[in-house]
Amino acid sequence: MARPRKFDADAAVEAAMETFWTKGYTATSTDDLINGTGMLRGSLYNAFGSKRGLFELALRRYRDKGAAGQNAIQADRPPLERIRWLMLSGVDRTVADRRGCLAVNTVTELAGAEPELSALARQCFTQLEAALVEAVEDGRAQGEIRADRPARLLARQVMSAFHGLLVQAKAGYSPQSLHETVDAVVADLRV
Amino acid sequence: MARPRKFDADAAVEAAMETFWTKGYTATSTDDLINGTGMLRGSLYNAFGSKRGLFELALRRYRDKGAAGQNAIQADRPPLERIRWLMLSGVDRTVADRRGCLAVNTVTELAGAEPELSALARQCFTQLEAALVEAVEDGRAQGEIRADRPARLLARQVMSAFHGLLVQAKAGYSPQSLHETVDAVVADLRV
DNA sequence: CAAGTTTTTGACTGATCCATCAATAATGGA
DNA sequence: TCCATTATTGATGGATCAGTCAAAAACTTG
Repeated sequence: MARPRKFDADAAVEAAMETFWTKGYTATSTDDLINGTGMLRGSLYNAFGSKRGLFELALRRYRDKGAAGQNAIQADRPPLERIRWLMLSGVDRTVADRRGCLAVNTVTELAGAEPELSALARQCFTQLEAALVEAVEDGRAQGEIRADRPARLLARQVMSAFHGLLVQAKAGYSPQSLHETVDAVVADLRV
Repeated sequence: MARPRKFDADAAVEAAMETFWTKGYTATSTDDLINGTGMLRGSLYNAFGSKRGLFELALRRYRDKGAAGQNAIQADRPPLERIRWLMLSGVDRTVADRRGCLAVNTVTELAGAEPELSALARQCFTQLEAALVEAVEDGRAQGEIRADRPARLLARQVMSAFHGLLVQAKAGYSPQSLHETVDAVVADLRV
């Protein structure tokens, strides 16, 4: 039928996601994307149309991988431990690589100029919120988590604290300080 | 002695701060700064040296104004009310203008590429944290705020929740949802 | 008024930006 | 084998980027 692609489109989107995550949307040049994906200029544009289009694919991928990651949180450990682990792992990763959360980065960078991309990033929040609501309801059923507030409200409290902690981690706060705050947030969920 | 400046340097830095706050550092062009300040290209470079230099001044100004704003929080109302008001006003402003906090935006955009600017933004956090510690200690002295945790830890909890809420606000979460979360965070401070 | 100093002015630079394009190559089906 | 279709390749494009410069202007001091 036609000449087959030499590259793996999935791998290219993944590589682009990493590049955007590291440098941010505006600061990522098409050259950066070429280096990151290993593709040539023309191929990249033939396949993805534009820098914006590729970013959109990368952000969708981040969202979908996040869903997978949040499923892993549905392990068999106690719900409070799962919530604690989610925050600790995110914080520790950010201390290590200084990249934070791609969705948070996208909202803070682009909410003003690119409402559609911001809305896509928001879907990541909605997804995380849903996973947290589920964990809170589990913990409540097990008598581990307080029942005096809607689960969704507790989930939003956790999510806002988490995202704020990622910013602190990116800003260079010490792991010790961050871990203490995580534990305090978790403690406030207890019955 | 010499030809006097036609522009007000303070006002120019202020205008640049607004522009950077609205568009972000990378996405702000020198033309944007020229339009924002009303200065001509050469004058702007003669006065401030570079885009980066002007951003640094703008960020310092943001920090120093924040200090002033946080003093206003030291009003005569009850400490819990002051903390609540701080969060509500920040959240409402962000719902209205979609700009969030310049320090948070700077950290998420530039922590990887510009550690010095990120460190400057972190000073804004340190300052806010100090104001919160003071409010928490006040509230504790008045028997309003729990005493089972270090004031600094409670302050960091509030700050992380606050910054996370600013991200949610920028992402388009409803004022109602945001206000509920603010109230829950405040409630968790009570004895 | 003249000398000395700094600012203003806007044209100019080279680099980099995102994107396009024509030519070539590689495949499957007729 | 030849055609239709799609991908690769890398040169090229105009726009915009941050930053510079020389000339003219506006002030103070002597």
